[in-house]
Amino acid sequence: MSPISSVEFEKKRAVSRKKIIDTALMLFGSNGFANTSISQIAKEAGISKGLMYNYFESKDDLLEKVILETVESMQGFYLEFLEEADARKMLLKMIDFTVEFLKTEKEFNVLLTSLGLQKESHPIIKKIASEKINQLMPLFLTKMNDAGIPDAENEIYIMGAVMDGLAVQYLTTEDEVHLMRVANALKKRYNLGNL
Amino acid sequence: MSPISSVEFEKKRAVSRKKIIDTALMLFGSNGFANTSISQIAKEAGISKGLMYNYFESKDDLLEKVILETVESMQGFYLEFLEEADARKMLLKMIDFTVEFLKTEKEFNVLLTSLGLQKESHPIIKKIASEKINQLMPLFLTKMNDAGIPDAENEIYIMGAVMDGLAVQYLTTEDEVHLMRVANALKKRYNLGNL
Amino acid sequence: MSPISSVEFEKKRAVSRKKIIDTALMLFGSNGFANTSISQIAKEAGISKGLMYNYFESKDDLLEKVILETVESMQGFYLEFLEEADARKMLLKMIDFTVEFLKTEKEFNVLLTSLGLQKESHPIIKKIASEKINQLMPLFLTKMNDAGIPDAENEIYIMGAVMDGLAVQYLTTEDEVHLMRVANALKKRYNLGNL
Amino acid sequence: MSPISSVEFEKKRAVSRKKIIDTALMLFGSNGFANTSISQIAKEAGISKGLMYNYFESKDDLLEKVILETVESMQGFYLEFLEEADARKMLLKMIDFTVEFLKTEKEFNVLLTSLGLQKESHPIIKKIASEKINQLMPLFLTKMNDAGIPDAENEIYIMGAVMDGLAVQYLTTEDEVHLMRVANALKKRYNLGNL
DNA sequence: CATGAATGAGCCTTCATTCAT
DNA sequence: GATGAATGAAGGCTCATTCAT
Repeated sequence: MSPISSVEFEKKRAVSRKKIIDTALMLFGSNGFANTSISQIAKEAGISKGLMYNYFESKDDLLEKVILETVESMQGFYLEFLEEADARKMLLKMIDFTVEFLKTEKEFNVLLTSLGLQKESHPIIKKIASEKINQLMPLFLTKMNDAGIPDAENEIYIMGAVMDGLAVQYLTTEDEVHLMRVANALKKRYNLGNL
Repeated sequence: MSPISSVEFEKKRAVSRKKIIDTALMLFGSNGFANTSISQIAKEAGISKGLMYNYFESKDDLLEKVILETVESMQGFYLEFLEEADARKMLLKMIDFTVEFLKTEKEFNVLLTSLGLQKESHPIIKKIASEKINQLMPLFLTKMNDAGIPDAENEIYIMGAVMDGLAVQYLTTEDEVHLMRVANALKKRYNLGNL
Repeated sequence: MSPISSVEFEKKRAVSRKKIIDTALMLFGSNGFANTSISQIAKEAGISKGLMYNYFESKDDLLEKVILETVESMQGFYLEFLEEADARKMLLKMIDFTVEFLKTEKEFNVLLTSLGLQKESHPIIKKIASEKINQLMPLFLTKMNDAGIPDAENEIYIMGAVMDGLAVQYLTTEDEVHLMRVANALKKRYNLGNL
Repeated sequence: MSPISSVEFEKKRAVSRKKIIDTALMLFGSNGFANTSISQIAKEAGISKGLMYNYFESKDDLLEKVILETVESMQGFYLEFLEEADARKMLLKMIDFTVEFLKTEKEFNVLLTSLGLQKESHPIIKKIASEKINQLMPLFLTKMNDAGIPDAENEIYIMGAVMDGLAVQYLTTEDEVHLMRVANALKKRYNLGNL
């Protein structure tokens, strides 16, 4: 009969919240945002529809939080390959990471790409996209220049396109064999095989 | 007085039909299929809601026809670069074509990509995607092998990814400067500048 | 090139009109008034939708004309058994006629019965129903009294119910065997077998 | 404060559900299924349109449930006259019951009869109709044979038709006087007056 | 904190009816 | 007369959101 401590309350809240976020990510990614209903998420997450609105202001708010928090939860992981000093090793890590990321976080990637394609996409999406360009690109460039890779800027543009192409191809076809084939082609091309 | 000739009816039909298809393509591409209502299409096309159903069986049918007929209308244009005998010239044409295609048919490309990302995408989308892989790839390979380009298969995989990456980047950011930059990087890379 | 004579016009009109009425009766009877569209009738009748409104003011008007003209076209036929002098022979004729009428004019009977059941049924329906009671019943009564049939009034009420029951049972089940069985039971009951 | 108990929810549900079923029966019976809109039912029942779909999957489902549950609610009542050992008493009860049933459950009877007349009537209707024939008829026959009523089979066919005729006449005309007249004629005919 | 009944706007679709030709 | 394109009201249904309990 003793009242549950506020700590325990917080824990329960966190668990429910995460459950909702995870379920929403899965469903948004699989079926699309518009084709996923709040009822469906609630049922799948094992909570009531009303409770959803205790955690999130609206369906749009839920989407925002889903993206924001999923991005955040991958933060450390996401850029770890940047810490690699050797440029070629970094490329290798980036390729391997991207492949892994696509395979394990398919729904998230589908969701992000889909939203990015919409004219009036959420500001968050634009922010995430611009970060990739504005933060990552310069870092790459410096590192590749330092490594004496010729025409580094051009290569980076191409590399960026390749990685995005890799993603959209895999997300569209779910063809893992093709994914690996392209990844290996890249490694060969940049002589990353023996690292 | 005299009854309308069937030719005249046909003409009227063609006009209205085209207006609907064009409007639908634009809106589907801009806002997504699910976020575009029939009312919206009708209003934008300047016709009544009901007329839609005089030409298309359902919203799904409209989507199908939009894609099918847009693809068809680009048919000749679409693969013209394949007729280029010289492999490097072909690459150049392909790049230029892709850039042009992305810029002039933005909505169509957004629509196609979005639909491709959906788990249960329309059969047409799958068909279009598979055609690209199964028909184009072998043709490229032969031509590039003939041209004595080393590691042709690898290059093709990479090229394919680059083109898709180019597309998704442009469709997402609408950044034409970036588009040209990547295109130029590609041309430089494959020494296509002087052709 | 000579203009069609007005007589021929009238003939054509009459043919088209009858075609519409017949088709409408069939469809109204089979699928119900509400479930039959003007388009369906026009297509089935082989004319254009617009032409329909050249012959009938509205769908309701068409219904009215369908009933009115179908009733009319059966008029002579309909009451011919009343002219039979002998009461028992008249009963026999009435039974046989009813059976025949149900089998050959199924749609009409279904339509009429259905409409009769609706609270706000067309005045015509009410008129037809009341005619049956107010005109036929007395005639029967006189004849049966004259024939010395005991308790004639009671018998008439029962007979009326039996005939309507026969109808609704057949129209509901389409079971011809049952129809004949009841008809024969009636004939046996009133000793009409040897006439 | 405290969450609503499931018992209370159940109670609320039952109230709303019944309100819908009752209203639907009334309107379907009065105006016909096709002429009754969900909006109309909702307005009449004092609920919102959407709530309907919280209880019934579709308009068709509602119809099915209306019929099924109305039949069920009359179950005991419905066949009680069969338990009467004496054949003539049974007939008397059946007549009285039918009259009562027609008067108190007019809408239900209208609805059932109307649906039965439709070519593609709901399976439930067919089931109900066939039950009447396949279950009731044999029971009657046995009882009347036991009672030594001559020509029992014929009489039953006639009786069945009479009862159905009684129904359709009353449902069509709403003429209670006529209903009683036919009922009394029947009682006289089978000498049921002194029971 | 939690539930799900209830709402109502908005969606896709049908169809009687009109009208330019 | 004849056609069928065009209209718009209305119908069935879904779903984000609110709220009594």
